[in-house]
Amino acid sequence: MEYKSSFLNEAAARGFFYQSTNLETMDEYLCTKGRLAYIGFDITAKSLHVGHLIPVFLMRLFQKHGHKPVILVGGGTTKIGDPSFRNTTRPMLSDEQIADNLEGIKKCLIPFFKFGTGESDAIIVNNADWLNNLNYISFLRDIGTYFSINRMIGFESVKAKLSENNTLSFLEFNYMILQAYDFYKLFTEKGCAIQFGGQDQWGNIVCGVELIRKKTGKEVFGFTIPLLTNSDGKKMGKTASGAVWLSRDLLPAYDFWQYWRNVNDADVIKCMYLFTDIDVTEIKKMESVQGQELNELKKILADEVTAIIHGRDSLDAIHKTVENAFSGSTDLSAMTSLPKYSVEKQNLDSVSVIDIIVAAGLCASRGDAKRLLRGGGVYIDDKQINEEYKLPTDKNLLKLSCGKKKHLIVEIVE
RNA sequence: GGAGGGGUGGCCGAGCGGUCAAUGGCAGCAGACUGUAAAUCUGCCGACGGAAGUCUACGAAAGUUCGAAUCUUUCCCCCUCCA
Repeated sequence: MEYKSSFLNEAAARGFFYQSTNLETMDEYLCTKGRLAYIGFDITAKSLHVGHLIPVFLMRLFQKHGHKPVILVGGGTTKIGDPSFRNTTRPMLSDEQIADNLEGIKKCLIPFFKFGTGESDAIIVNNADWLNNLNYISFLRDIGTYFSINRMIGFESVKAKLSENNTLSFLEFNYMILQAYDFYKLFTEKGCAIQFGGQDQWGNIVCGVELIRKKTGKEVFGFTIPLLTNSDGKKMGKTASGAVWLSRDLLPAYDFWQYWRNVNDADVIKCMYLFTDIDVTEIKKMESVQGQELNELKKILADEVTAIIHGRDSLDAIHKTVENAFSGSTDLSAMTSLPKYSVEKQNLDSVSVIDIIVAAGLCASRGDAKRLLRGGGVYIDDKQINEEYKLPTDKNLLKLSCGKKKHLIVEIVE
C-alpha cells in the first residue's frame, strides 16, 4: 500500500507498522513536517536493552522524515507498573532507584537522536512532572469521569490478566488512565497528536485517543508496532542470559556486536530493516542471500547497529579482535576488545585456570567452572585442556576460552 | 465474614515421613555436526571441597520424630465459591 506521507511509507516498508487509528487522516497529518509523536518508556532498569530498540528505531525514522520525537520517560508511571499482558506484578521501585535509572536511560537515548529545540529535534519529557502532584479528587472529577469500567475490563490486556486468575490491583488498573492522561497532557501542552507503542499498548493508546476526543473534541492518533518475534517464537531482543544492554557500562561494544553477529539466519533481513539506516532498496537486494553467505550480512548488520549505538570508531577494534580470535590466530595482542585478566608471575603456582574463570566472571561458581572444564569446554590458546592442566610459565599472554565464543586474554605480569 | 484449594529450584510442574539436592518439561551451558546460524544427537545444570563429605534450599516460624518438602500448630501470601 502506498501512503501519502514519506514516513508511513518507510515505516511500513521496514515492518514497523501494525495498526493505527484513522490511518487516512493520520497519513494526511504526517505530510506536514515537524509533527510531534511520543512514545513512553518505563524506567525499570538503568539501561535500555535490545528489546527497546524497535520503538527507538521507529522514532529515529520519524525524526529522519522531519518530525519531532517526544520521548516520554515514565518517572511517574513506573511507580505503578504497566500490568498489560503480564502475569506478575512489577516490583515496586523506590524514588532513588527511579531517579538513578532515569539518568542511565537518558544516556542510552542520546546516540539515536538529535536533541534540541529545532523543529525536528527530539525532546525528553518525564511524566513525573505532571503525575507526581496530582490531586486525587480533582483528577477523578476531571479525568476519571470519562472512563467507563465496563469498557476498561473489556480490553484484551485486562481480560487476559483477569481470566488467568491473576490479581489486577486497583493500582495497576489505573495505569491505563494515567497513560491516557499523559497523552492528553502532551497534546494540550505540546501539540503532540500521535502516540506510538508496541502492539500490547493498543488498549492504553486508544484510551488516550478517546480521552482527548471527549475532553477537547480533537482527533489524535495511535500507531502500534507489531510484536516481533524471533524465528523461534521468542520476543525479539530477549536473550536467555539476560538482556542485551545498550549501555556500554553493562555490555561492552564487542559483546553487543557479537549479539548481532549471531542472530538467526531467518531474522537477518528483518533486523536489517528495523535496526539499520541502510536504504530499503538496498536491503531488498539482499533478500535473496542464502546459506553460508548470510554470514556476511550478519557482519554488516552487526557493524551498522553497533555503529549507531557505540560509534563507528568502535568497529576497528572489534573487527581486529574478531578476525584474530575466530581464525585461530596467535596474535593475542591484536584482540584488544577481549576482556583481560592479569596474573602475577610469582602467583602462577597457586592460581588455577578455574580460579581465573571464576574471577573473570566467565562462570558463576567454581563448581560451574569445573563442570565446564570436565565437559571439555575450556581451551587455552584454542587447545582443549583437562583437569591436570597447569598454566605455562614461559608466556606472558594466553587466550582462555570457555566454549567456542567466550574468550579472555590472560596476562602474566612480573 | 464463612467454606474449600494452593504456595516446591530461572519458569512450568511432580513428590506427600527415610532410597530427595528433590521425577519430568522449558530455558541455560558445553561437546559432536556446521557457517561464530538453525535443527538434531550427547553430557552437564544449588554452593564449598581433589574426594569422602559438609552446608544451604521445597512461603515464614515453632513443634512431633532417630529422620520432615512430606505430619502438627501459628503466621504471611495467592486462588475459587458463598454472604
